[in-house]
Amino acid sequence: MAVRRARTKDEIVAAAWVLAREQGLTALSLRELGSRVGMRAQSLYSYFPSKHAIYDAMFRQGYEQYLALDPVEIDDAAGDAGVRRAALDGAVQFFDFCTSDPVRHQLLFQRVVPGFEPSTASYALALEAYERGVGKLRTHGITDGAGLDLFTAVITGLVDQQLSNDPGGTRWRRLLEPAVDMLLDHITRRTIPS
Amino acid sequence: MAVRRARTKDEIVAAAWVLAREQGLTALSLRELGSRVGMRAQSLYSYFPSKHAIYDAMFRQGYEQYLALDPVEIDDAAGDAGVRRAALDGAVQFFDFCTSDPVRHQLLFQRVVPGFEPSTASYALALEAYERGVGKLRTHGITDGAGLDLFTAVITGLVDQQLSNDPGGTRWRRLLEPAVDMLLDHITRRTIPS
DNA sequence: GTCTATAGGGTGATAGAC
DNA sequence: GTCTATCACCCTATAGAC
Repeated sequence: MAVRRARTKDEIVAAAWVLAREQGLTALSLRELGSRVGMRAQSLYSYFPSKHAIYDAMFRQGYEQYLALDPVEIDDAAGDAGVRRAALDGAVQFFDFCTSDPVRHQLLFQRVVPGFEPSTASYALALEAYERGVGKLRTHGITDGAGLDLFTAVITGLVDQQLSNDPGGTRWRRLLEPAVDMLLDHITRRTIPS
Repeated sequence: MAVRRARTKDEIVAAAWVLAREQGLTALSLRELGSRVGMRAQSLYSYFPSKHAIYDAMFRQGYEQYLALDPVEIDDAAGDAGVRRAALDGAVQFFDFCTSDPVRHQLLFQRVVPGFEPSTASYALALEAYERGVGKLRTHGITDGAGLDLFTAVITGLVDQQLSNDPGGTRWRRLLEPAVDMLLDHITRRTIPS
């Protein structure tokens, strides 16, 4: 039955996440992974054609998890303040998604596994996630490409600093609100020239 | 002779960088590394007590390379514009340092090698590099801790986006100047409240 | 679909001869 | 300081029995 097969694949991917979090993403091994799901390593090949295919399933699942989060609401009646609020909510959601699982962050956003590149199908999900992140800004008057690039860079920068220098803390998370304010001030050019 | 020994160690570390750039940082192997310097893998243990010690030497060397760059000059007579200019110069220098060697960036700034943590001696260099990066800002009136954290986050964010999404290009490098302006505007509170 | 067996490697690390 | 030999594993992947 195809359902049973899909369930086993899910179980394998779930065990792969656990293992990757325990030993490191690049230290994942098929022997250990097989034993976690009660199989020999070789039997995993009935479910995935290669180790990279398992990484790809993890990559896909990571983006699916992000896309499954509740979309932030935007209060159109509140005008600029509504956009500002929505931008902050979206940034917080993304920040927490990233920092709550450093290994997932490594797989999804850093090129860490030698030789691994996501399949085009999985990469399409990554693009969809990006659209979700900045699309709302774009439909609310923030159309400047450089501004959007700056926005994504600032939020991911806060994530990276938090993970690298204060894992589990809030030193950079606290800066999300001033950062979003700063970005929107800048993008909408409400700054006094010197 | 101790000099000869140090030279051999340098040669090993140099070969390790080449190998890591070719195969990926986590794919580094002692056998291959040994053969690159005309040795068996086992002989490397005369120079380094473990593989992690080699990573540590690379880590140290990476920060030494950064610290060996010419310090940016600051034109005190130019006042705010001088600080602004120096901040941008420093940011560009750091950005180019990071993006010119993605593997070095991985080792120095991301936790990618399972089980590797820099020695306290090497980590002290990392702190020194941080001081170099933000110390000038601090001595020129930008003392706000959150402001400095935001500064580092934005610059590293631009680096990460450049490396992840446009390696070899300039899509995020171009944003350094507006980003530094935005940051200094924000930190020195020259923004119109909404 | 899972197994055993195996190919054809590879890994970091240690002991001891020279 | 480098070597050979070796330990004690590990690895991904394939073939073929059941």
